[in-house]
Amino acid sequence: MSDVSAKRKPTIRQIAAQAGVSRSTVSRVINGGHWVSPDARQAVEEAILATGYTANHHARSLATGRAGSLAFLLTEPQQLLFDDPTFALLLRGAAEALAQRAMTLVLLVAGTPAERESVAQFLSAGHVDGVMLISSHESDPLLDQLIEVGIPTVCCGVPLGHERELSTISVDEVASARTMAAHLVAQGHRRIGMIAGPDDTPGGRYRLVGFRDELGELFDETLVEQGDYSYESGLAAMTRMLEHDVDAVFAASDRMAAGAIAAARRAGRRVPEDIAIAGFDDSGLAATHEPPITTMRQPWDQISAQMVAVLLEVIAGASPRSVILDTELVVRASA
Amino acid sequence: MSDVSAKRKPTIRQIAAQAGVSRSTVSRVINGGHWVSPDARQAVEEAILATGYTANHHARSLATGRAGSLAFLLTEPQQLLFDDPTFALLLRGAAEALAQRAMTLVLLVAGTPAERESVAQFLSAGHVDGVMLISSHESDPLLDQLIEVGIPTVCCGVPLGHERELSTISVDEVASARTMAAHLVAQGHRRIGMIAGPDDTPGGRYRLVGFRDELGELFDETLVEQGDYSYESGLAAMTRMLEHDVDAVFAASDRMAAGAIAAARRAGRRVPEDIAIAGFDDSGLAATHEPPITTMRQPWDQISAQMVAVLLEVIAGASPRSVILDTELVVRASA
DNA sequence: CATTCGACTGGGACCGGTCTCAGGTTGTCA
DNA sequence: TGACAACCTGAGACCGGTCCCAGTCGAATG
Repeated sequence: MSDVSAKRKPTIRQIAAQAGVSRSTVSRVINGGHWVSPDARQAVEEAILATGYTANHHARSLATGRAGSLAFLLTEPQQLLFDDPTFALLLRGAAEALAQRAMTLVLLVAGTPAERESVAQFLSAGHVDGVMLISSHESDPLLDQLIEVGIPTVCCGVPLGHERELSTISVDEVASARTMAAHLVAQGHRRIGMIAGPDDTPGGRYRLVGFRDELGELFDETLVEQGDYSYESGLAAMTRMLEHDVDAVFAASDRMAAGAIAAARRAGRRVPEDIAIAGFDDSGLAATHEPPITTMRQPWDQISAQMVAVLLEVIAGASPRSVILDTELVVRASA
Repeated sequence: MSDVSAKRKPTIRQIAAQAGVSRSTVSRVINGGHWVSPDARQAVEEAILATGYTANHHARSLATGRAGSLAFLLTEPQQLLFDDPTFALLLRGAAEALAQRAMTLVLLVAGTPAERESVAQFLSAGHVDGVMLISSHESDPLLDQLIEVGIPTVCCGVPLGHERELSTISVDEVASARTMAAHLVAQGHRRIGMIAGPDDTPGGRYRLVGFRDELGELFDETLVEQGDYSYESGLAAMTRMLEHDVDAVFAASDRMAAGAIAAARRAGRRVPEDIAIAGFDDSGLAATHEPPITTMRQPWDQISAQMVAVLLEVIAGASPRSVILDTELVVRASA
């Protein structure tokens, strides 16, 4: 009489009844099947197959205290990541890595102060098991909040000021910048400028360090401009740089390199004939830009995979740790 | 004795105790505060403020049956959306719209068959309240699954073959294509080709329809190539198209337009002097490309906002409905 | 004065899992 | 033969909320 409307999703009790065992046994089967007799296990598995049973995530989370999800937290102000192609690569990689582990990815955006506040509250409420933090700035209060809340966190790029407290997946910024600088020198350039990123980001600070180290005596302080990784800032920086004598420029992001190329063109310079311009990231933009941009490739797939792996370790109780990955020089037409 | 370790998050019972009321009353205050005396409400609010209490989402979901989250479902095969800048815009807009409603966004990727299977299971398990489906192909089995499961869904772009069953947020593809075609004609072009998208996507099919309608006698079947919205396909299509006499090309995506520009350049043609090339989407790429790409702007912010709004309506019980938004011609240098 | 109504409150069942624990078999070893 | 371990099982408490319902109280109504 009441079974007629077999609409509702089956619960663990129904599976238990159908398999002729207790809820506990069904639960054991679901979670690895240890200490379950072959007979019982088979009965349960058949019942699950027959009904298409799926455990209710919310109930499970309530009971275990584990959320079964990780947050992908973006902190850049609106327009910057808005059209940053790199974060999409990270996002996708992370989503796939999580799906393989039957976990879900929750996207969190903490741009405005109001958003940051509600995100902090959300995280401290324990709605997710851990956080993948994308692109942080030094002295970002969110970093302190994350540490205070004590939620497992892994950063993409060294979190300046909190290097020891949080896990990090990053590339060797200094070495990468040296590689690119060496490439430009090897191409015969001598007046080499750099469009650095913000000094409060690891990519802004350490790529400049590597660049300076490698250039040595060739380094010229007047040929350093700063941008914010965006196309517009690259364009503006390059416009200023062109007032000096310069024959090659290393931009700390592909987008800034694209902006720099545009600025050079507007000034009547040809790229790379009159001036070589290189980028950083190897975001999709680099290969398809006109001309294709010489850049340092960041291993996005490895970064996202490692972020998930390390974060899960930390959630499981491990201490924070850092992973440094290799970059690769990709020579295209622009430099 | 046991209160010493005041580490754990406060529960609704503790708030109730602290405020001197029952759990029920606290629950009422949290959910709108109807039928609660001013005194009780104030006591509860003070207790919440003092403890920093936040409701446990999982417990709430378990009790209410509502998940409090929406899925953002990507279905394109790997490399296509991989570097598609447009989906990032949608994603961000959706995330913000949801955050304002205290809901969360879960990112789901259904590229491989295995992923599609687990995604379908995930959705039918009711782990989210609704689905925002991005870029679907006709006869995609996922569409049937969504409909069968009966989960509230809103599509970005008309879901070919299921126009009536699912809610849709889209732009007027035909009118948009006509606008662009008219622009090219007005520029004096007569031999106008089109690089269309896949015929099983609304943008592939209807942009071609509008293009053909507008051109009328100028339309030449031999000047139509098909791509898959990617840079590479645009490049290949343009390479073929250059075998014919053509003085303008309308590509159904900015990425294909970029590819087409590259192909034209390789063939020694100048853009736009020798051949005009226009795109579609106004993804970030269009403005910063060299030359900047003339394109039809899709109102990404409106699209994402409407997706969330309509989806919530449907979840609340409304019938599926469709919203058609306006596009805007953005004239830049390429055409 | 009895009745009814509306505002307000708390008790307890319930959502669907997990997990601890006590207990029952069976087999092995002293 | 008894002790003990290893394997297997189910009962019931518990996670932290929501919500139905019964019940109280004061004011308005008849």
